[in-house]
Amino acid sequence: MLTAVVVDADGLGGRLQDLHADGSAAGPVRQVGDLAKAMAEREGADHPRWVWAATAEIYPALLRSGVRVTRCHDLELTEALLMGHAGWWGSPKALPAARARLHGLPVPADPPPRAAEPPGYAQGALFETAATPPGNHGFDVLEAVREVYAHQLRRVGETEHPGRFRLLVAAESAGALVGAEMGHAGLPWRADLHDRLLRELLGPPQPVGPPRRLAELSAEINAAFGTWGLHPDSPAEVVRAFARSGVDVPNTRAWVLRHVDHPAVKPLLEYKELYRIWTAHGWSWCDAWVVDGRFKPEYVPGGVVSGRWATRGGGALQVPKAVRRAVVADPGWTFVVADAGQLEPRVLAAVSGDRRFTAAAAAGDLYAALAADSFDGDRAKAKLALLGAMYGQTGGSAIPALAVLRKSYPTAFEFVEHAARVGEAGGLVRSWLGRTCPPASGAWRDAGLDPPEEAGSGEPQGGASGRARGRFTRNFVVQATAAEWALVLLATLRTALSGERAAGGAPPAAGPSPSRAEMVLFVHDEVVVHCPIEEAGRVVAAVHESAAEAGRLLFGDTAVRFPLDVSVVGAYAEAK
DNA sequence: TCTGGCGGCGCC
DNA sequence: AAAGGGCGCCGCCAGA
Repeated sequence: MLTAVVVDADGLGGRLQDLHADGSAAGPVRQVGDLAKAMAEREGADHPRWVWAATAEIYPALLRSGVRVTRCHDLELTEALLMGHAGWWGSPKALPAARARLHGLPVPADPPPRAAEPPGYAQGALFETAATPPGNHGFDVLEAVREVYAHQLRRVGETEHPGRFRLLVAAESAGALVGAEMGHAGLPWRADLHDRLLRELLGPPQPVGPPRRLAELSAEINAAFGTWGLHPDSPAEVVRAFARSGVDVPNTRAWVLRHVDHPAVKPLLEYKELYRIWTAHGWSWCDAWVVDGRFKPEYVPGGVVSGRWATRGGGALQVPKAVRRAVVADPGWTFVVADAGQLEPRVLAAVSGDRRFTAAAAAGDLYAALAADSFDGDRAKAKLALLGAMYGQTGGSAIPALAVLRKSYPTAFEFVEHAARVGEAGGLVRSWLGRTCPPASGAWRDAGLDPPEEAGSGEPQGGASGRARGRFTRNFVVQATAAEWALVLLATLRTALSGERAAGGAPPAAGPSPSRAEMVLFVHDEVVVHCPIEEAGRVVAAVHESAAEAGRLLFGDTAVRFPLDVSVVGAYAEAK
């Protein structure tokens, strides 16, 4: 069953209406004063698929009210996918313009940014702008939800591969649910351990200025240069100081300095590392982001053009390894950390269909299999070649290895080469399930609404920018498909874990209680589940099954395997 | 004084 | 050991 839902301006009440499969009304509109309560009752009855404007706007408040939903259809995320597929890409705030164009209405000159929209029902602009004829004050948002849903269904059916695109839409919506739930749960974070390791690395915090260790290193650096008052965090000053010492460096990047023979290098490198931890993940970070033993970032599913997640604030996807020692499971609980090994080359094998490459991707160590097959057993060389092919390396030591790759696996090689050529010519490329890369020349207005030809709607680009775009599209077809695999894994795992939660209620006498396992971190190809220790075995099995299921759902009966490295650890830093 | 661009580095 | 693709975050720095 489908149920459309909209939130009232007060953020408490709302309206519900059951829909037929085609999006048409299947029952009366029900106005309720307590939307969370009404939805909870409905969830308890039959788990409808909720059709709503945007998970990110609606679901966090429901979670705070203790309401979890099983399924949804996220209109905003789906709209973005469909626009991309039609050769028309824009940021979420350009959606009003897109919808207006689709309906032949005037395009708003400057769509208001999200932050400027009224709280409570922030997606109003999307639907009202798009579907309200000018001057129509009786406009009904619920009606727009129905219409947009029906319109999206039709357009999904008209995509290149409707079956795949349906999976993409379902996974994107499920991913949005996971993102909200993960942000709600938070990552267990021991502020006391974080403080202890900061003191070990940096010395005690000072009321004003940097901690002791940074001050010491700064003094060492100044002594080495014979300067006084040089700021090590100012690249310009450091470059000048090296020049005065007779050393010419183009910049102060760590890998450049590492090759420089000068007494300032060693303390500089240590300074950079510690300075980063102090500014980005130090005490003030902890004060801002860790509350009641949980690090709560805001995840943005689909926030990256390739379909990867982004975060707003907190840097949850870039937590330095050094501070992960503070991520410790609750007493009696543990982490199940699952990491998809060699995901991107495996994805390349599956999407290209290269038979010989697929045979290598059926192995547990793809690089080793590749090396045995074509690189005289040189695993490092095989890895180098593969990364070079996927990322568009053009020079350096990888060239001979790339030639071997081209010769032995022509179909896989041609797959990424083709993506690069299309990109360089200003065209668009798609992931396996149909996510489309943004157009070559930035602005959405360039693309218009005309259905694009197979190979693109942008301007061909020459020179360096064209080659840069070729590297982007070359990588996009792999990275975006890898993101899809991970998203499907997440959705499948979510169902498995909540199934245990729901089904675990009938134990005899003192049997196990319902599962309380929860996903608490997702970083591109790695997922972390926090669960009671006695459930770890079941969670490990569920993760492996979900990975296998993700491979089947995307690629059918391919021989490519997608193995996971799984560890059960009390502290995140112990994983792998 | 504020702001956008950029250098630099963390993660995948 | 980086490269090369994708990000977010911090501080610097030049220009308004």
